[in-house]
Amino acid sequence: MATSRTTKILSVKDQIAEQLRTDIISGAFPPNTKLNETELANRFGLSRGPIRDVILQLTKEGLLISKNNCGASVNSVLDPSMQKLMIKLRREIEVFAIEQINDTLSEQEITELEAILADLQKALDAEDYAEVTKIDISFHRYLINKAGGDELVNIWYPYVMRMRLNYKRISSSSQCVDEHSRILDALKAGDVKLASKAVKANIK
Amino acid sequence: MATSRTTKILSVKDQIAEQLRTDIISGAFPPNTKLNETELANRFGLSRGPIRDVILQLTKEGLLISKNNCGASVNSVLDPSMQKLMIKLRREIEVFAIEQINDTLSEQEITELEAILADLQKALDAEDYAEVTKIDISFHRYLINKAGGDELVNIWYPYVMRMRLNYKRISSSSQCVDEHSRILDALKAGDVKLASKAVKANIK
DNA sequence: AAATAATTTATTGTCGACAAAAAACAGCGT
DNA sequence: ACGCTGTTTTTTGTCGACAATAAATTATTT
Repeated sequence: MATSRTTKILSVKDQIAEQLRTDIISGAFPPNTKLNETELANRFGLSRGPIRDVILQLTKEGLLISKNNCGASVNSVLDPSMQKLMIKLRREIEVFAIEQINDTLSEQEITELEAILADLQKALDAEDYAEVTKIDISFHRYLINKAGGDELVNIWYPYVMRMRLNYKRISSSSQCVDEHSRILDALKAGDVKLASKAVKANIK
Repeated sequence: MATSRTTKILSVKDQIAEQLRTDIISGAFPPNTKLNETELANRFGLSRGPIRDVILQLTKEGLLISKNNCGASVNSVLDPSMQKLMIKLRREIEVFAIEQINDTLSEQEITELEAILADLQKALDAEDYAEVTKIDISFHRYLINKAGGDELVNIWYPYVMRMRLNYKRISSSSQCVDEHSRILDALKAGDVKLASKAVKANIK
């Protein structure tokens, strides 16, 4: 049969988390916005239980900040020194991933990565920048996951979220796809050094 | 009035999390142990709600691993390459903290850090190694928190937990306190270079 | 008897209601 | 008018019950 695209099944909580992340990163929920559990429960048509779970999760990811008995609100930007640290750490994780992957990418995997980049180009053409951000992240996540599984994704993700929260810059169209292409090309060529350089150039 | 020791108020969930972390790190819950929500709820005398929150939290910290509809179990050790990465990243965070702190420690803060080291010595003398681990961590956390607040503690903590999970070595009595004393002494002297070196030597 | 299918049991996910805490408000005195 | 105090309202934390899913057991067929 024809190779069908992997459709990922997401739990209810994951879908809500995804939606809230988008709201926050897109700026629909600016920093210091207080999240009301009941309100969110109504919005998604379920009870407060799952909502609370998601809030806890996003808090651990650094997008929200919550105090006991006082609810959660959208976190604000980091001061420059912390920002620098986060970039440095994220770069190290991604370079580590590149080194782990080295020459282990299968044809199948390369095809999937290329499909992601094609989607990225489409989103850029449509000027759907929230979608661009999501796809951008999914490209990196694919590599991180390949290298270190959920374990590595879990420690990597908070850095990405915090960086996105800090400056929601919209990378210029051509540059964005190019940067990722360079990473993939270097990986295909088995050039770890070049791939690492390309990754570092993309994380900023 | 006399300077009274800061007694920290912990939420119910934080106390349970603390207890479970101890259970896991001490080896009472070996890797792959499945955690039963109802069982835990009974043990702590409360309902499943708060327990679920704690499980989610420890999952984000990397101590537990949970699958949808299948519950959570204690995570297993990392492969060596990931282990090396984690050590490297944790060192960078702690060196960053040292650099941030530089000469900003107040008399009060130095006193508190010395009190922590005194407690550490006491726990070592009592051969209460679970307590030793906790105090060891609290020393580091104090510095991390001073440098970057909860924000930094949140990204730092998972590394500590994972490292503790990997090798539950019991540092030899004298060495443990000495290593931390060296860090504190260097900080008191305002010698960032030396303090960084001491921190790196302690993280392994 | 072994393997598969159906049934039962156990465990997690979700919900609505209540308790406790915080925030908002009103009343009082200075 | 301002600040404090007590009350009301809102919001979060907790609970027990039910629904849905996974695991275990029993029954059935080959």
